[in-house]
Amino acid sequence: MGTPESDPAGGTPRTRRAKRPTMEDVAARVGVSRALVSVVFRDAPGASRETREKVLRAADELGYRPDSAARVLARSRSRILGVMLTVRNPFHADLVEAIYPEAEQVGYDILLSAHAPTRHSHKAIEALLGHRCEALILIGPETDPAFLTEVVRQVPVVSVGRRFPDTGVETVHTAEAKGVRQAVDHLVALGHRDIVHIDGSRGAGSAERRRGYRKAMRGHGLAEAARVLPGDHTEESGAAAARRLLDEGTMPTAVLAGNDRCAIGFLDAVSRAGVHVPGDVSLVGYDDIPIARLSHIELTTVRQNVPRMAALSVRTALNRLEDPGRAPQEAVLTPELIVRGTTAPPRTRD
Amino acid sequence: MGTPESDPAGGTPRTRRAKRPTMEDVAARVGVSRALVSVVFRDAPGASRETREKVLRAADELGYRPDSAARVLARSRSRILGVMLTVRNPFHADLVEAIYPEAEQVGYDILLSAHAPTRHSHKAIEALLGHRCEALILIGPETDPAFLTEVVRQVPVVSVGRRFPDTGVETVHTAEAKGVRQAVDHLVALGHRDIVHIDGSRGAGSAERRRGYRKAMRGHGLAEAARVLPGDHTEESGAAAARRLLDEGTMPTAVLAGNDRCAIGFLDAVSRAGVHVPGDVSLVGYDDIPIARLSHIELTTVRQNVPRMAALSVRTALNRLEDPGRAPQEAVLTPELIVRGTTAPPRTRD
DNA sequence: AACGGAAACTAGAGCGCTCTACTAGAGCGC
DNA sequence: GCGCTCTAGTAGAGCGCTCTAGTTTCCGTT
Repeated sequence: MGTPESDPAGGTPRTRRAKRPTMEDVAARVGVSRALVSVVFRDAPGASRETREKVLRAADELGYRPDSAARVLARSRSRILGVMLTVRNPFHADLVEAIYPEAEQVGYDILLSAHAPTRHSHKAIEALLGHRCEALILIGPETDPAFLTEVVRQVPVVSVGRRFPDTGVETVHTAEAKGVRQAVDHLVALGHRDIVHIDGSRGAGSAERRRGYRKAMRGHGLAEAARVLPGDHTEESGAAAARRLLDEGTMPTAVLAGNDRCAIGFLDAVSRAGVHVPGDVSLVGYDDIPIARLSHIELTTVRQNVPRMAALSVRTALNRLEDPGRAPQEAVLTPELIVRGTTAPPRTRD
Repeated sequence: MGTPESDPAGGTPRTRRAKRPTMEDVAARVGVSRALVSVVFRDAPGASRETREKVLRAADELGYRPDSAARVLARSRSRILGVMLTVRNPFHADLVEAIYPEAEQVGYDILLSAHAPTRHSHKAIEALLGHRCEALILIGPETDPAFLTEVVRQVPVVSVGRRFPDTGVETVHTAEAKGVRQAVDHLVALGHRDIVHIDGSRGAGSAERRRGYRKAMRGHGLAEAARVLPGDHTEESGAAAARRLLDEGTMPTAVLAGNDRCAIGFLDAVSRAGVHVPGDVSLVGYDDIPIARLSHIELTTVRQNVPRMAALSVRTALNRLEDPGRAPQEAVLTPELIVRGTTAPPRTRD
């Protein structure tokens, strides 16, 4: 017959992968019940120190690893948080990185699902739902509100950076208007009056940034000077805006970009045209993505509080889970202007 | 008592989320067995057209969605491919986007796991293993080979962009040396002789790129002229290299960056210093990330065949799954030089 | 009318866990 | 010696699905 013990390690050496060991195998090896092994792996009370060690050792020898699928199925709660992101977006990447430790701290696993040109956000969300996520955190979702309304019926949904009024979706976002106001105040304090805003069109937060810009300009008696250029949240649109201003000869003394990527596109395009930042034109971005900090960019920008956004997203989801009856929350974070090297007083024209 | 039917929709309206419906519920509603509903959802033969429609309709009305955990548990094969990526890396994002449709085509689901400063790659891999992935695709993994050797015992592993000799890990990567040679040939053909390479240090593929560069220079009788500057695969290192060349007054006529991000950092730093690309110095990147194509960058670069890499990663994993006995494969793809706007003949010095 | 066979459908045993309810035995006060 | 509590451990019923091995139905044949 052969000893059962010799099986997992040896098996048919490399031709057939050994069947993965289960709790049963670990239990048999130690000579205890399966339930006790479960206790040990869940770190639940009810096993002696000695037993714990024996079980853990046996598991290690066998190469045992708990099966998430079985675990999720057996548990009433999955302890999984689903996170949807646009995989290309560096700001999203920042958030995801911050969400991982946050979730771990409260004992939740994270399941990632990518939204991409090749993968509709509906599909990304369905996948998360199929995996029994207890709650969803959607980063800057460009999703149909009607669809979200459906999803909210099944599971708490937190949207980061974009509001979905009257859908039951919880929101964590930055006080965009406040950030823009700080930027405009800073530019005006430096002496700028001709400040152009490159719009973010349908990008997360851009409607509020646009409104905030207009309001801030008005606040400084600069309503007449306010100018909004079409654009979006990509480098390309910043470059396009730069070219347009260059071609039309209507370059202002300062530009407030829709986000950092847009700002960087702008910066690049004007630099190559021999226009200096901040000598000829000052520039402010939005988000403070890692690249903005780089020595050769040194972008003055409005920082969103990423660690706090991550923490709040997780918290909000959990709160809703604990109290499903409560009204959807909207957490608004205060942004912070980070002054770096792309802003300076305007060149005096004489 | 109450009719069971009124439960799912109504329940306790908003205070308590309705328990999610199961196959049993759908079966009961249609008046068939659970097994038949399973058949319909698996798209397996054995159900009449009429029944399929009824089942699908009932499922829709109930808001039924198959439970992945239960499905995975019940199935002998999970039909899940685990993908590890560095969430910040745009090249990784490209690959992931290409992998999704590829996996879908062969009936596999994708599970993403992020490697990040806050999350060790071991942890990312463990998570995938716990979810019973049939095979792993690791994108540019910076993982300990000894650890991977262990993992390979349990499941096929495909590494994209980085080789792990003698570990049993399958590899899909680009013929780096070939790409670099094309770049050098191009520059030499333009008349360049003073071509500097900014190194990628431990980044995926950089050792081969460095060797390829030296060899290509030698091939043109330029062994003496070969110069390798320290760097890595970030914008910052490109900018640092630029500053160094600027400061030392040793700016060559052409630069071959370790990758596109590095090239962009270089481009930005020299542009701001008033040095023109390609007028004063030509520049070639590597990867052809989306940003390289932008109108204001127009980076000449070596394109890695992303769609093909994605397809091959999936294929290689499946092949190994079908024939676990075969030796680990190494798929080498041919890169392609994309000539854009950052290369030109050197300025004639007179 | 009886038969054969394909198509449509069902029963029920798992998959690998968790969790509730239970038992055994040790320690302890009176 | 009795009941009591506490800790360590076990039994076994699910969780929601898949899949094998049937069973039933409904044809067209002869």
